[in-house]
Amino acid sequence: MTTLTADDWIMAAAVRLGDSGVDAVKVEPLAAELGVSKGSFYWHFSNREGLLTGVLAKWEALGTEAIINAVERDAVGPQRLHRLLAQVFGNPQHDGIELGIRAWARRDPAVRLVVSRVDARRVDYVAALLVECDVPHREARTRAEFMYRTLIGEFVLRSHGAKPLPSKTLKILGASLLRPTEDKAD
Amino acid sequence: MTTLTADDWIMAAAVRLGDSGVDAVKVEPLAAELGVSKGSFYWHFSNREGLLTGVLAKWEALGTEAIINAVERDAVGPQRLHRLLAQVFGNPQHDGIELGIRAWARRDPAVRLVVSRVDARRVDYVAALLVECDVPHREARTRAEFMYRTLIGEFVLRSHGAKPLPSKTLKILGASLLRPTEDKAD
DNA sequence: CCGTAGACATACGCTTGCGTATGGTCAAGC
DNA sequence: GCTTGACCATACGCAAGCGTATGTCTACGG
Repeated sequence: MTTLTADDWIMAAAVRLGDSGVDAVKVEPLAAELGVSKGSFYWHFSNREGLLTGVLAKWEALGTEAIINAVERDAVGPQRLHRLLAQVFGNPQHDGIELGIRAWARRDPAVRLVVSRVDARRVDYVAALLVECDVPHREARTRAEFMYRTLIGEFVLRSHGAKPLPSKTLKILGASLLRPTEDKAD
Repeated sequence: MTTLTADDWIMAAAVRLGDSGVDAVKVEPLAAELGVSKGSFYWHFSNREGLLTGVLAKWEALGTEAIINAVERDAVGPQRLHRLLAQVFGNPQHDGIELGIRAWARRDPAVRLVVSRVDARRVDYVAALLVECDVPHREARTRAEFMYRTLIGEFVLRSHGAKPLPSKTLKILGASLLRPTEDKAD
């Protein structure tokens, strides 16, 4: 601990990214925060872009699979969906990084590519969960896309200080996602 | 057109805010884009913050009421909800400013206050539309909050290049929002 | 002991951007 | 035709940040 690692820089950068956006991830302020000089930074990274790339890579690697694995481990069948909903809607822990990266993606095609990959992975997983519960493929996809948008919207509003969707509403959401298919009468 | 107005600066700034975030709203680049020098800027505004305040004020004033008025004018009864959904989900025109301001709000309490006001106004309106269609008050609120999150999520994903929710899905969403209340059996 | 590499500090040049000060232009209006 | 005020240009000082160059310290391995 007496000496920093690249990962220390990445995590500190992730916090700033989440709190104030990519442009706020600056080498010298970060160094000051970590109690070192920027000479240290340029030993661990070739430049600022290298740091940002590291943040993005770490987010992609750890942000999604961890939750999926936890859900797969802790529940089975329809309970997996409710577990997932409780998990992702439940703790506002990582909203910042999530939103910071998405704001970043809007102006950097390379980032957008990664974000799209992550989104696809997540929606695919939710759809697979629904299919497991006998929701037809196309319908499962539609509902997953739908649920994912609600989740992202919840991230955003929560980050503005809006009060989170109550767990009662989450249960209704889960039930609605799993409901048997019916005809779509007007 | 031979001479600029404060509004010209505000609109140019709004575009930059939408495309690249608040930190990208810089006086000198803006002046270059508008083909003038920054001497011009500091005549119209006292400083950079004044410009940003103008952008925010304009967004609050024009972003919401315009759509509500259009809906009130062009439709009645349950059709108003569908009209609103088609309107807000339909054109990705102003996603940029919307998201730019929300990213900004996450680090500026004053901005957050305005955004919260706007959010409340919008959700209130949707809830009122639902109540008009005989949805009970509490339920209407829940559904409105829910729908609004879906909308914000759609903004975000659409800004990443995801393909928009198809209009068929929007119709289902509308119907689902207006559906008669039932018991919430597990 | 001594060299070597890892982890940092210091000091520099450079650019970008803010704000200010001051000067110029041009069209009313008396 | 001379002032006045709207609108803009030019020219400064200043600070923040990036990247680089180079120096320093410390812990080993031999």
